[in-house]
Amino acid sequence: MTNTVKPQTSFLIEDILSIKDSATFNGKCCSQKMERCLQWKEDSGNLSERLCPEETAYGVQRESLGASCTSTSESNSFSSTGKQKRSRAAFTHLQVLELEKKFNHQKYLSAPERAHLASTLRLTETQVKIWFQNRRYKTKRKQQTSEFCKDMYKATGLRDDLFQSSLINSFCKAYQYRPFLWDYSGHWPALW
DNA sequence: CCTGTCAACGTGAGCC
DNA sequence: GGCTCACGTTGACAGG
Repeated sequence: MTNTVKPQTSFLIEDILSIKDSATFNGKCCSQKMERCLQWKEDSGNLSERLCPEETAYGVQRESLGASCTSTSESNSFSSTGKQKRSRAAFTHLQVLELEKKFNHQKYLSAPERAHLASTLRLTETQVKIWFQNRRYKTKRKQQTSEFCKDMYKATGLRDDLFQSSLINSFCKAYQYRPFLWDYSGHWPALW
């Protein structure tokens, strides 16, 4: 592939670039820990080498940059039925941080850039590629959701404080990552 | 146990 | 044909 991959949804890029969500790590289980980690690392003044205390409590023994399992092939095992179990690497906070930083700077990586980032973070190129694919899709879903909720806010005509406590707002928050639940042929689900 | 998150995977399409 | 893309799904995992 060439260095300049033309995205099929180029209209999104400018939209996305305006979103500053570098602090959003999209995991309720680790977002607060992440913030504390980042704060701790900033305070400690050495972002690239040290582990914050929370990281060791996060569940997996890790090196400063290594994911819990750095590639699928390394960590695959077999279930009792003889089927190969799919592994799911848990990237370290630091890896995610660096990926997010790069993503905020550019949404698409060229092959050399991807290779460089992968070696820097001790990930495979495939992992970096998949991470960027997933990240773009996630950003798009979030954007679609927020636009949908904005439209609903306008459509309801509720005062802001009423909307904040409304069922619609709860729905928007609850299904932040699952727009297909309501985007089914453009109609509201049965509960509406 | 149920639910949400997310890396990995599958699919179909476009580009060279 | 090989690569990457968007998009949707799967399965492991953690938290409530």
